[in-house]
Amino acid sequence: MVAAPPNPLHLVAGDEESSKRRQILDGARKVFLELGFDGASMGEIARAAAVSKGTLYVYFPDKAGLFAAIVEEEKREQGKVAFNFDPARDVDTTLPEFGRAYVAVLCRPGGGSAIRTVMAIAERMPELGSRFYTHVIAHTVDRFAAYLEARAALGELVIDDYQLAAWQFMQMCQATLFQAFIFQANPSPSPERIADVVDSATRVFFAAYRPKQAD
Amino acid sequence: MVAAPPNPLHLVAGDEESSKRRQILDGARKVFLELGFDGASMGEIARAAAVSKGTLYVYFPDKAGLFAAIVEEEKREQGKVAFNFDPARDVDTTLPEFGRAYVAVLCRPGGGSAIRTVMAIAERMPELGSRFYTHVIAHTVDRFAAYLEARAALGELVIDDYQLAAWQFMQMCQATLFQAFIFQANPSPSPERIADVVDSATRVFFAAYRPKQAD
Amino acid sequence: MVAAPPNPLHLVAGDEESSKRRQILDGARKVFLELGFDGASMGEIARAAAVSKGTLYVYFPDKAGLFAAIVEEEKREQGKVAFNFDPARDVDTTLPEFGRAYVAVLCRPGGGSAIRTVMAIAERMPELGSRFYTHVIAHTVDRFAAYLEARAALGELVIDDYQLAAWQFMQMCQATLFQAFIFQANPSPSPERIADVVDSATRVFFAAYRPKQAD
Amino acid sequence: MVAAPPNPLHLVAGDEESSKRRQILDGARKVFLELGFDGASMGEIARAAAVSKGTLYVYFPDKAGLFAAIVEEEKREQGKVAFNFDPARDVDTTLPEFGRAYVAVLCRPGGGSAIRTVMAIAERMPELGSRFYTHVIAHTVDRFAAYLEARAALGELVIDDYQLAAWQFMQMCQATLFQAFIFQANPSPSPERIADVVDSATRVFFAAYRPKQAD
DNA sequence: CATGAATGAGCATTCATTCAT
DNA sequence: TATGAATGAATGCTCATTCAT
Repeated sequence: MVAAPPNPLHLVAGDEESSKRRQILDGARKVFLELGFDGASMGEIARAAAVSKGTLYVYFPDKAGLFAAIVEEEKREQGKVAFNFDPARDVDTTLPEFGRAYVAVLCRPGGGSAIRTVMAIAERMPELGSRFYTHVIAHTVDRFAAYLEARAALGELVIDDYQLAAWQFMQMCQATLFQAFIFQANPSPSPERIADVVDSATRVFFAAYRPKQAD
Repeated sequence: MVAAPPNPLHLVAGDEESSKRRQILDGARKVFLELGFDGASMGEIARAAAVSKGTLYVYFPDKAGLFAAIVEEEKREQGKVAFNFDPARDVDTTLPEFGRAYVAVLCRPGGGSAIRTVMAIAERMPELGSRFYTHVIAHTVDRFAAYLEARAALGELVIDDYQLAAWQFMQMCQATLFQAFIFQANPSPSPERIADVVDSATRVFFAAYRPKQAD
Repeated sequence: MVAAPPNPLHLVAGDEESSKRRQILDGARKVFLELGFDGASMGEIARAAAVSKGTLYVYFPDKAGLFAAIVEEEKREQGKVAFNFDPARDVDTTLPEFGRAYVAVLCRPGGGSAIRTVMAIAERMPELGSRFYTHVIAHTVDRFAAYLEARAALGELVIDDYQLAAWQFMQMCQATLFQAFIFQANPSPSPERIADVVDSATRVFFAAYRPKQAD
Repeated sequence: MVAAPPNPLHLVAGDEESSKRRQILDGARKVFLELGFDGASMGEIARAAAVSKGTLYVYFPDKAGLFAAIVEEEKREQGKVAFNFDPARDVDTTLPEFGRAYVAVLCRPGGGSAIRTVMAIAERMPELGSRFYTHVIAHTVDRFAAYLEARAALGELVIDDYQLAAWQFMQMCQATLFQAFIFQANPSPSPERIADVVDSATRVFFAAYRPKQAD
């Protein structure tokens, strides 16, 4: 269903990332994330990728296909961010560390763009939005929830709904930061500011979910 | 920044809302929120507003100007949403009620549109995004924080950072709901689902911020 | 189903042939008949019509729509060619006169173009080709056949299949002329040449369909 | 005008029909006749010929050159269609047989294509159209005219203009059939229908050109 | 010789904007 | 003031052609 990309003989098998394709993805990524799907033009993308407009269509079926490839890649990229959910580590270490890393990723300079861009188009490309959400966001929630469950099994936490608790922590970590960032009201927050917010989130979380006697 | 609207002599000064202007704003609102800034066309807007394309340019300097006016109005409109922050009401009543109303607004069917639309354009129109954020989101946080401070003064709560606490509650209320909704992964949540999430948020909030002996 | 053409107020009702629309049709006719549907470009048409490319789309929905309008008009135009089939006139007058007029129309300089152009596209736009055939060609055959029948009723002719006989005469009139003309092997034939061919066709026709004793 | 084909040393001189060239001609023929000159793309042709696009340009200078080669070949091919004009056969056998075969070729399903395709391009490539006409159509007329002359010499027919008479017969054989077919108004006619039309044409022809006493 | 990746000019079409009325 | 016809630049996309390998 997907057009086979050119597979020049001088490339060894499996080297599907011909430099042209890479070039295009990189250029397109920049332009799409900066201007959004509608705002980006294939001409601009070609210029940014330093290839001809025609070449774009050798590697991708159309604008939407190129966009989907970018989102797919972004999805893979973001899904790869490996938060440390080693169940052997205690919650006092894991939660603040995860919270900081998580918010840093969300609010990294020029990095909210992917989320914003996908969110923007989600109404017209629901499948794409939904899959991005599932792989990038829900996936992290799931892993975090699993960690919480593991620690609860050790008696460190008392939680009835792990999914919800995971979400609550992650949402609190963004408090004051992410929305201001994505609306361009504030720039990327400093690590110190992140630390403060995450620490507070952690305290609230423990207040609710740590057994009293352990306090 | 906004073009002076026509001010026909038969209208008293100050009656800037000529019915044509209203018509245009209403039509444009619908189209912009449905299709986004780039997706909307002046022709479609003219049709939706039942005026000629030319008339659009009598009242607004250009597409961006019309869009800005819509956002401005949306800002005013959403800022008006009157959550009940009467400082006389106790937290057990106010928090769940506010939380439910807040999430219902965020996730109302077809209603994430304004947030999504503004967010989408924020990279290219940062000023606009920033102002929307400030008036719509930050404004609600401020009023909620003021309420919390009022109740804290009565000894009902113990909070060091009211802004942050307000944010934390509001963020927790969205847990599992808003992001899934805006990415089109889930439809608008049911009132029951909202109630569950908000109740949980409330419990966590109280666990952290309600004085122990009051428990 | 057809987009309403602009109907400027300064034109009286019924004056649907705004000069711009006429201009476009004239320019498009020239370009389409010269280059064929695929060979013609909207840019060339716009230039030939001395309007902007955008204006083309104000009056016609797309290239195919403009082409169909041209063919429709050509159909009407060619259908209007009024051969004299007055049943009161005898066959010795009517047949040669009709034959000459018919071939002159078929082979008029620059005039085979419409037939050629429609024929060329008939494979991809069968409906259009079929309708052109019906209105332009079959229509004339029908009227001619009716004339023959009228004269046969007077005993001037003896024919079993009027349609076929009409076709036979018309086909013979084109002998050596039309195909050479349409393949650009010969230029438009001279009136003298046409007369010779038509006279011969008439003789053959009479030999077959005129009662012996009337010879 | 035609580019010299590659002439590899291992092929004896004169073996210009390298299999690649054959492949290309076959593929191109299919595509050109189906889609017309403008409708056909070199990419499609390459695919149909199972060669690379580059190879097309090894054997032919450009699209027009390849098209000309196809038409040239079609010309040769159609010129070869061997109607039986054995002067020893009498007209009662030869005419109906030839008429049927001729119309069957003209109207064979998917077979008007060559005629249509060449006719379509004749305005822009007059030389090509003219040559096709001469070789394919005029050639058959010539041979048929020669046959008529031979039979006239035997006293079987009395004809003053053999060319014209040949044309008249051939034109009558197409009556009601070919034009309807090429305009897509009717499908390929059945053999029975062809036989009826050809028989009638034969009768008319004999009525005009067979000596009276032989009737 | 044969390839197919790469090109850039050209295509049909859309749309924000202008302006005579 | 309000119109809507007209524009022309820009868009997404195709395709004949070239050329390094």
